[in-house]
Amino acid sequence: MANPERSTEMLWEPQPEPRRSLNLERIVRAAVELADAEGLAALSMRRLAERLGFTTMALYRHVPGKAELLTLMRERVHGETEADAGPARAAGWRAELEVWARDELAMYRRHPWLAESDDARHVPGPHTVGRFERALEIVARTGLPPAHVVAAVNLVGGFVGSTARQAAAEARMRRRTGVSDEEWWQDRDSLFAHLDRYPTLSRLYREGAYDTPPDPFEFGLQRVLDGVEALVRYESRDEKGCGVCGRPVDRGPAGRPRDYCSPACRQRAYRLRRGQGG
Amino acid sequence: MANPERSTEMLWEPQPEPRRSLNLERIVRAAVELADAEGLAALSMRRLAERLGFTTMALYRHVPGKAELLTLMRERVHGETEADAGPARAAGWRAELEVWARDELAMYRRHPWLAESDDARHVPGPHTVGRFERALEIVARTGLPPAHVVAAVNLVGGFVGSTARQAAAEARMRRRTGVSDEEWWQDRDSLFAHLDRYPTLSRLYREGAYDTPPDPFEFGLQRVLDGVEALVRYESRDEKGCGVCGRPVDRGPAGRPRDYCSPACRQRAYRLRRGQGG
DNA sequence: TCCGTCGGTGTACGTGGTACACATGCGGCA
DNA sequence: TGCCGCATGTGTACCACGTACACCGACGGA
Repeated sequence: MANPERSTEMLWEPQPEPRRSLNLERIVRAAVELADAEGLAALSMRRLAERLGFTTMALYRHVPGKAELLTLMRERVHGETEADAGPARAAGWRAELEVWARDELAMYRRHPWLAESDDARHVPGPHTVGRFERALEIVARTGLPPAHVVAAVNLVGGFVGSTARQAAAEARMRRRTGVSDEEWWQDRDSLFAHLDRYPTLSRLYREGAYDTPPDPFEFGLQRVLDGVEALVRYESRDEKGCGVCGRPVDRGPAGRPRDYCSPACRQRAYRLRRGQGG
Repeated sequence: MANPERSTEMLWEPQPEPRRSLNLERIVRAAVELADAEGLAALSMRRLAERLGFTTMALYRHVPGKAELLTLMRERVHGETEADAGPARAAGWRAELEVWARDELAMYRRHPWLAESDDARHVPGPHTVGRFERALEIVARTGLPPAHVVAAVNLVGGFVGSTARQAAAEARMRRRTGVSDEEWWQDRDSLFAHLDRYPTLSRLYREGAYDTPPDPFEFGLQRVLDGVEALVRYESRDEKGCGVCGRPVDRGPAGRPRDYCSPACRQRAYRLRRGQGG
């Protein structure tokens, strides 16, 4: 259905448009507004045309089809804040990747339809690739092998997208029914009446597992980053430097591997521990 | 749209059906078959009725609507293999959770439409809750606080679902277009021609990042489990026992925390290290 | 005998994306 | 000035979807 060659062309070799009444720019902007306001399901070619004051088929003079329109919408919103985040480069890869992930989530929050639409095989535009590049850059500094850098970025990106998808579904349902997820589940007594036969679930519930649930994004992000960090440590296990100055340490012929490169560093680490220990 | 009360009733208090020509059982089974074979998009009430040899509206005598039909389909396939996996309980929570996750993925692979359909607010049936209970049981043994047990299970479950969703999208596209993801991307030269301006991406590509990419499920699962494991370790950091025998160790007044509870254990650890070391 | 209910049918409505034929107006050229 | 061709906008039409609604035959109990 979607035409990838046409998409690539429109994303990477945009034609300067004559200033006509109806043009690509206006269509894409209006489409984003409509999808932002009422969700992806409400974005139909008819409704969009109506909002712009044209007939449905007029849109097809500027856009090959709905699939390509969505591609352009995605690229548009990916470009929104790319310039603002001056990266706190000194903070280390983990903090930076955390910022990146939060930034992605913010984008999904501004445009919940993004999460509903990302099936696959979408031609990325300059801004979309730019965001990917930024994440690669950050993770590449861990020293992980190239394939793992890409896999790690995809993992984190996928996690954000998946979380956003669930959040978007919640919001969509709330708008359509006027009922929040929490309220909806609270109304399910006829279901809960059957759950006594599950001992662990019942016990955890009684112990308050559902009283103050952690934010799924924050919880999951920390776990995923911990997982990546563990990989980084594992991959660089043979080149671990001094625990204080980071310089390589001599490996003794046997026995416990040394943590520090010199007695001076060892002493410094001791003083640090004692200082904060108390 | 979906009627949760009706769903709950049909899932948990199923009425014994008279053996008529058309009944719920036959409808649900045929629906699962159709969706398995041709994807969720191909599952329409018309097509389903046609396949069963009845008119479209005949289905509505047995099912309130399509949403409820999907709920019944989900529950049906969640029950498929629940009995088979005798849990290797001795292996520890991580190995068991890994088995659980793989089992979930296998279900998604048998029924790719599952991943396409799971928006939210779905009333779970006995088998669906059963699977959840199993995971909770496993993770509860880590000793994590209740809210974290639930969050961890949701994280892993969400990861599996998200991976399955992408895999399902790939399969759907391949069926519809006859082109695999890999082939499709290989045809995107007109896109790649623009990617030189992204230094990290280019470098990683040159270094073979895309030559033998790790399986996203396997890679991600290990990272996520590492993350959960890190949390488990962190939560139980104050009750860490002797590195050899597991008994609690005295904490000295200052200095480096001790790893062993006694000189005997320390010596044993040393011998173990030397034995496998040099 | 009659009547209510259950199961199945047929038609119809409103929604969607978009193919196709047509109208309109403008720029370039003879 | 008159004409052509193209870009742009229009209108109608098709097919597929979920499902509301009116109808109809058959069967079981009073």
